[in-house]
Amino acid sequence: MKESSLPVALDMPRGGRATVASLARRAGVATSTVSRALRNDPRISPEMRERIAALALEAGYTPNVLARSLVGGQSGLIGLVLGPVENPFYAELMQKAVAQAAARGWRLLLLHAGPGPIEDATAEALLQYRVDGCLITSAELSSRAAAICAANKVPLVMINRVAWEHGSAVSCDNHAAGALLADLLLRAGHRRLAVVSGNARTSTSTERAEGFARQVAAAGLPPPLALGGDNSHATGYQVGREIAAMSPGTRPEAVLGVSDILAMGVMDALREAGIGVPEAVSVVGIDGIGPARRPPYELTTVAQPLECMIERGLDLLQERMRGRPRAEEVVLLRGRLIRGRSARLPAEKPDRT
Amino acid sequence: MKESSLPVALDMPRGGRATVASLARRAGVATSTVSRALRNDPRISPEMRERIAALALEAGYTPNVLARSLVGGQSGLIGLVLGPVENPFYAELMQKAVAQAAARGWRLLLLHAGPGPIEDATAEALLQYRVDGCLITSAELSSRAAAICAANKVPLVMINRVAWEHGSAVSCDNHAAGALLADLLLRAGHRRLAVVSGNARTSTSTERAEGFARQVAAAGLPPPLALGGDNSHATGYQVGREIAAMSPGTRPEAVLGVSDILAMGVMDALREAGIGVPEAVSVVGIDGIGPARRPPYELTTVAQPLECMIERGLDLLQERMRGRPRAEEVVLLRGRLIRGRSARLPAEKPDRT
DNA sequence: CTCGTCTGTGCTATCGATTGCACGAACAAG
DNA sequence: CTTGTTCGTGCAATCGATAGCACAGACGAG
Repeated sequence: MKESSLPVALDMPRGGRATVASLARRAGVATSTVSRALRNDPRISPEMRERIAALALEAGYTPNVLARSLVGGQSGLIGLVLGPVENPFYAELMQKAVAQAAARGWRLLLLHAGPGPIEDATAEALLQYRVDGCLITSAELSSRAAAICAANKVPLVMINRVAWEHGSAVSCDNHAAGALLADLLLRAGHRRLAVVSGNARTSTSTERAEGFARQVAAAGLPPPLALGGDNSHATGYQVGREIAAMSPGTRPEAVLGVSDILAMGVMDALREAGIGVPEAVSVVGIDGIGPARRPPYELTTVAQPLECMIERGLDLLQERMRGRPRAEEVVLLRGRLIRGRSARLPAEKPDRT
Repeated sequence: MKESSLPVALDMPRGGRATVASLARRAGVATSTVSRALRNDPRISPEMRERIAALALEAGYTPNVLARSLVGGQSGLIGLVLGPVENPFYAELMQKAVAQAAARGWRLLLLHAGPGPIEDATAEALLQYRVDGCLITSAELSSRAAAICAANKVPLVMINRVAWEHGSAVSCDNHAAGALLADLLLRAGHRRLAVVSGNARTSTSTERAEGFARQVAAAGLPPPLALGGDNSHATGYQVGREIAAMSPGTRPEAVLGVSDILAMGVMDALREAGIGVPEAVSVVGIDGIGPARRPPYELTTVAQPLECMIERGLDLLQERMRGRPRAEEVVLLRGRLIRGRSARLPAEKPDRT
């Protein structure tokens, strides 16, 4: 009664939360025993294990992962650097990333979401929280974050981006996607083509446009009209108005928006100007985002295999976390064509080889 | 040469990352001195501080926040439980939350994003990582997470939701928003009204519908037609088709989608059916999401003051983290009317009092 | 009856950083 | 010259959990 008045209350550590130590005192055993019992160490007798489990449950014990990380060397955290979520693609990516990471027992530390480069202070957080790995999908200039990761040996995987210098990457085969769409449009008889690009510094945008252009060139046609410059609905819309303003004789007959969001902007502008899509102009995109599949658009597009991309990305991270210093790799996954109603296309292939 | 062969290499701790200890050894001082120097403790002499800072920079030292949290009792982490990001509202919310949290020196632990309730294992992570607080915006059934937070005294704030039992909340004045729109539509001469609701278990949806209905009742009109039941574009679209199928004489003249995403679905269906919006039917929404303001929609809506909501939410968290056991509170912020082109409305108020 | 061999637990160092307290030196006042 | 400050550092405990090693008892074999 001198030093401790409330035996139970004082049994609780600072935060009010039970700890291995408080449980150990209650059970009259050592902390190591508690720790082992809770981790189902076979060396602990079943009775003891049960007793401690019951005590833990009663006390509402939750292990402190921070403390565990300190000794274990693994935080269980994955850093996530996300692009501008105005583009539903990133939102969808995030949703799937959270779910898949959780399924593997990882938590996501959300470091950046939005346009523009990641701030230095934010990139520092990657190191401060000792993330086990990092997923980067941000559009541009995240080379900064990438460099920091590389310099500190944080496993790094870029999704939907190809690495500039460091790290592995998982991406859709953008070149092939562009080529596939060009091929379809050409087979449908379109001759005057246009490409609306996003940010010229992103591999995603340039590769798609390039794949498209190369296929057009292969058909012996003049290069497609190049428009755009920013990956947003607004840009697509503006480009759409420009196209609408052209005379029907010079106007492109088919337009590729290198991302669905661009294509949607183009469609909106064209239709607003009274130009029928797909009657007057065919519009196609790439990404396969949800809104583009819905009624007013029903965009013909090449959908990225998002679920697989994330799965492969996490695989790559895991390999590196386990310390296998394989060469960095770039994984390309093939996209899947979705035939919507935004373009006049040749009939489905007979599929008779 | 006996025990340590590579003095510099062995100076590096396990992870290869510099620590206060490794820096202390290099500088020939105690770890406490290093710690204090790096935290700009005035007791350390300027020369020493400078010397250690230089050493830290050279070694690429980054403090281990996990270790710091252990003694400090604060993790610097905020848990974020997010609703279905198919609704751009949540994506926008997340983007602003990341930015504002970062500005206050907090990082976000992304625990759940998507439809459906949060899993128990996920909610546990809130405790395991010792988050300093939690932001919940998930649509439904996160009472589980809320209960866990409450039981463990984790400060909790719900955004865009009103607390069921525990925690504080920041929300738009949904009732007023519904009433405001009803008033406008009535003043424009609309008489047959309809409401498309979201999930009936979310306060957001019911309050908006109720505010709308009450205003309609106050005008002595029969209650608005109640439709919907799920907060998605698909539901809005389906409802839109039902409305389109009604005869022009019985069809509602104006429709409130309790969220923009619902309203967009309604618009899409109506227009597809050849029913002009706003010529034949006025459509209004609530939320103020980006896509709804763009060309094909230009929805008339009441925008939530998202930036402010998050700011207030973080304020509330901060107060509680600082340990001021004020009563839990609900903060209601007034929304802002955005006049789009999706509804026939009375002319702007002369504003002459 | 004694000597291994297991089994089940306890003791203690450790992870990286922070912090209360002690300690030595320099220096001013008496 | 002694005493009392002030200043700058070091020592060691602490946060919560884990793991290597030691150790006590039970038990079968010789």
